[in-house]
Amino acid sequence: MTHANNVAPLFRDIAKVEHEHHLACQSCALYRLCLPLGLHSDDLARLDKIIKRSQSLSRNQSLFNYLAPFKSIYVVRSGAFKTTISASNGREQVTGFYFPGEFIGMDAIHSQNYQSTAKALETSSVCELPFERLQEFGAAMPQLQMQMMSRLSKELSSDKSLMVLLGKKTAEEKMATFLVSLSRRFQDRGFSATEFQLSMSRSDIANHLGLAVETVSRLLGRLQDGQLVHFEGKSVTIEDLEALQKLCG
Amino acid sequence: MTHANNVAPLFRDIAKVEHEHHLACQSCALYRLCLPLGLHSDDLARLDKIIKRSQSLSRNQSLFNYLAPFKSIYVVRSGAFKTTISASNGREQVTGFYFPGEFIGMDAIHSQNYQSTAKALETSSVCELPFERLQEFGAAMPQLQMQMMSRLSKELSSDKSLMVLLGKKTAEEKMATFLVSLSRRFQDRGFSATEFQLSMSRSDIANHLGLAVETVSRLLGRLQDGQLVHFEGKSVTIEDLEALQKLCG
DNA sequence: CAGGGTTCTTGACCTGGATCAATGTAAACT
DNA sequence: AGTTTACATTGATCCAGGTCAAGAACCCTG
Repeated sequence: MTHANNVAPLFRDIAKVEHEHHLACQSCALYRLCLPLGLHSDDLARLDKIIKRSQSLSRNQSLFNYLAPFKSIYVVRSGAFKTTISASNGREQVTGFYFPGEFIGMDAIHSQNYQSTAKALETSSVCELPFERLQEFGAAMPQLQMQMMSRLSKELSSDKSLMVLLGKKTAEEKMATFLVSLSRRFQDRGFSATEFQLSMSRSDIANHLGLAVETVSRLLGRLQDGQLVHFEGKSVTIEDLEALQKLCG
Repeated sequence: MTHANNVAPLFRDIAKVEHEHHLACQSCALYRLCLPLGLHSDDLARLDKIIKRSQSLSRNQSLFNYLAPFKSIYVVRSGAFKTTISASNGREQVTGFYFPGEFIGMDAIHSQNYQSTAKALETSSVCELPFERLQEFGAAMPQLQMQMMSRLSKELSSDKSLMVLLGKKTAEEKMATFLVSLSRRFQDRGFSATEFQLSMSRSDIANHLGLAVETVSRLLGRLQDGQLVHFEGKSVTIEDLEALQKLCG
């Protein structure tokens, strides 16, 4: 930005931009799910200014790579992402799928390097929150800090649930749990709980659940035969959500 | 505590108590690993005052139970803990083991209810950090907030590693990873990296790693036959840490 | 230190889901 | 249109690790 130039018309332009900017978070469809929730409007305006908005990524493009230096936390704005960690032999674990309003990269705060690789599953966009700037606000906006911790805590608790899934559940329970969790998350975002698109491949699902692709394919077939769900390529219709919930274990 | 009584000798007693209190965190053997690290000494004194210290628990006693209302985060002072979550059919997953300097209960910040049950594995003590009081300090001590986030982030990243373990590793790799991780954590705490006690039962280990007790027993036997480690009941001697690390995958 | 419980080890057997293999489908590029 | 390459389904076979069973070693507590 160039030096301010004190002629009246320019001032008004700046004011207008500021105002539109101020609205960006408030008018966002994800506001209800997002970080700024509960901030005072002047705090929100300050936060708004440091957010780098609407960076767009196409399918398979990386948002960041494993061990890259940590600079920002990202919030999914549209589309979907997966994060992966690799063990040896090129084995990879899909550690999570991320949908609009969800945060990516928080596990890098401690080590200051991203601990996973994040890839877009389809054309997607994110809001970037430069972490240093966020910290500068810390003292002035304790609610913001609290929101951040709450987010971290939420991911922690869903990771623990995933441990139960990976460690204790059968293939069928895993599959049912996955579908119910997707349904829940779509509903939270104002979409249908019973009809949605799977943006990830069968092999991503299998990997995430600790199963083989073939097993996922068979399980989906079985659930379809049992009239619990209907698949048509990537699109899913849940026909008996209650029954599916009972299968979760 | 009774009302202050302004005679000189009592004053001196109070001053002395305050001073000792001030030292409690600084003189703690775990200071280097703990939350107050990096705080200014006056901030430290304030933090010191809200910490409820040295609560003692005996073997199998619960620190908190699943779904109990969240009030405090705990730091292990001595001994060891495990946390568990239950699926249906009474199946339980041991989600973590916690040693001195490590934090328990952070996954409850979001939901305001503990998301797991924490039990002492041996006679243990904790420092209790009442979360509301901690929050009150937030604005005044941004470093403290930052430390908290860093802690949360660290647990997040170790949970992701556990996902790789549960989802992708073989029984042998799991076992090796577990032993190496214990070794590392004991070393960080100033203990021997090669000789330590397993405070948890075989069945807790098995459960945590997503294995059957019998498999753990066989694996430990096999590692012992291969001269990598030596077991004598609960005590372990790692004889070839490097080889063990190679087995982690 | 006897005895009743719990935890640990070891062996024999079994199975859920992995792996291998072959074919089907469908999007992406000539 | 046809060709390539990736993804998905289905069947046949296999095996790592689970389950069952039976002792052995280790507690506790009286």
